[in-house]
Order: sequence, then C-alpha cells, then structure tokens
Amino acid sequence: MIMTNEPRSFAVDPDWHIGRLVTAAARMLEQAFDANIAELGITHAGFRVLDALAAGPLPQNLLAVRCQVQAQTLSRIVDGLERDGHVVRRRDEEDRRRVLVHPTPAGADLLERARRLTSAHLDVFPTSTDDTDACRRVLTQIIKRLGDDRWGR
Amino acid sequence: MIMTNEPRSFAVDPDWHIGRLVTAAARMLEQAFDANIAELGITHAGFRVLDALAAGPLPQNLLAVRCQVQAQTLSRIVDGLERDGHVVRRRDEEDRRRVLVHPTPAGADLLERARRLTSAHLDVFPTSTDDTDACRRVLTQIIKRLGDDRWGR
DNA sequence: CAAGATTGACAGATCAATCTTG
DNA sequence: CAAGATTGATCTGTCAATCTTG
Repeated sequence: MIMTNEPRSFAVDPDWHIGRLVTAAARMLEQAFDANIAELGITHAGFRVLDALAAGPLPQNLLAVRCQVQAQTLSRIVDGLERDGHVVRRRDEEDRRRVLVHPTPAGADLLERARRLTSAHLDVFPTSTDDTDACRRVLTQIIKRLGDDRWGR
Repeated sequence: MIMTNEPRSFAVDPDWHIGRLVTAAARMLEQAFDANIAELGITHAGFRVLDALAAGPLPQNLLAVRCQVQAQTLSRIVDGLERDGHVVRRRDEEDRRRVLVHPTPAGADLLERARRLTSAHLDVFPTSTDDTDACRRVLTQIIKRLGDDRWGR
C-alpha cells in the first residue's frame, strides 16, 4: 500500500520519546471526553469535581487534592459550577476558614447523566491487557515520582 | 476535632482508568519540563516550535501540524516567541497567504541551551524496556485512533 | 469560494500576592 | 504567624468568526 501523500494527515513520529506520546495522548483523551459531555455544559474538570462530591460535601482544600489541581484552579472551577447551579459554597461553621462545597440536586443529576454519556465511550483502549498493565505501571511510576516532587511527600 | 490529616500526601488511586493516568502523568511531565527550562523564559510550547524550526523556516500551517496544535494556538505561541526575539515572521512571496516563521540567532541559541538543560532530566522513565515498549504501543494506538477522528486522515 | 492567518471569547492551569480566619 | 481561599497576571489550548490572498 502506498504512503499516499505528505503527512497532512495525522501521524505518530516513531522517534518521539514517551513524554511526548503521553502528552499528545492526554490532550486527545481530554478533548474526546469533553466532546462527549459538551452537550451537558461541563468539561472534564467540572465532571471530576462533581464526581469527587458524589459521596457528599468536601472542603475545597481536600477537593483540590482529590482532583489533583491547585487550590486556585479549583476555586475557579467551583466558580463556574456554582454559577451554573451545580454546587453551592457554604462556610464551615466549625472552622470558618474552610469553605464546604455541596453538590446540588441539579449537580447530582448532571453527574449521573455525564456518567451515562461517557461510560459508553471508554473503549478506546484496545490493546492486550498485558500491554495496558505495563502501561499502568509506567504511568503510575511517573506520577508517583513527579507527583511526590511537586505535591510533597 | 477534625480528621487527622488524611492522604494530604500524593497517591495514585489504583482504580483509576488509563485515561486518568495518562492525563495526570502528562500534566506532571509538562510541568517538570517547563520547570527545567523556565529560567530561559520559554515553555514546552515554545521549545517545540523552536525545535521544529531547527532545520530552517516553515510556514505556520505546517508548523502547527508538526507541533500538533491548532493554527490559532500556534499563532499565539509565535506571537510570544516573536515578541521575545526568538523568531521572526516573513510573508512568503511565492504565496502571500503564507507566513514563514524563521528562527533568529537568539532563538537557535535558546534552543541549544534548552536542549542541554532538558537532556539531563529525561531519565524519568525507570521501568523495564518491555514495559515502556508496551506503553508506547498503547499510547500510539490511542493517539492514532483519536487523532484520526480529530485531525482528519 | 478556499486557504492561511489572525482575533475575540472562553476554559483550564500555574505562580504570586492578598484577604480572612484561627 | 499559618491555613484556607481568592484574585491578578499569564500561558496553553479550544471554537467561532473574520480578514487577506489566491
């Protein structure tokens, strides 16, 4: 078969190092995920917050850790979710420095619909289980190393 | 009495699906890369543009494909590189719709220094070669699938 | 009209600085 | 002061709309 014409089409350069493969794959995965739930008016960031709140309200600092974003990033994501009526902020009366984020009924409903929309599309991972297991090991190790450097501990 | 501090430390949840592992790893890899070259005043985005231009000037549309970003994204990255004197734009006289991006001597110099800074830090991938090979296969397949959907092919 | 590039509006993420509360 | 949260500035990235050139 002919390598038709120039690489105007998409191609993976065989000598990309893994870092580049990881970041390229990540961008595509997030975009695909976002495209699946775009009709609901949220993105992966909002989804992860609502998912973390499924068991009940959490203070923002803990929520940020769960979502693996900075407190500043989380604050703005919560801004959007609150604006759209998916969560509400309430000061923690036990320690008024804390702000508790509560999911609203609308937010819980949104989460359910988002889960249904995305569960069908998670079959993007075709290769053998051996390969995906190996992939998990490599990625987990990267995350642990770099995450420990960055997030302390 | 509040909960003694829980996993305030970093941890990889064992039942994360691969998508989440990939995106988490990607963010950390990019941040680590950016931290390594931050002193030079560029990020991974600028680095990739300069790297793509190492062999000589390119029109922006091709450059965007090489860097795997939208033409709009590239335009703003080139804005920054041009502002800082690392590249210059020149209209292609053969086809005046095109804009050719040329690296400046300062840009070429920056690229060299960035390469030196980062080459030392690429040993973040510790596991066996079998695992990394498997990881490459999985990631490549994800990229091909999603990239073909998105970027045409 | 089609291709190439740019601009506007926005989301996600970061760092640095600030405000509030303990 | 320390912890938690927020705000300002900036960067990367997206989509949609526009401008220029062929």
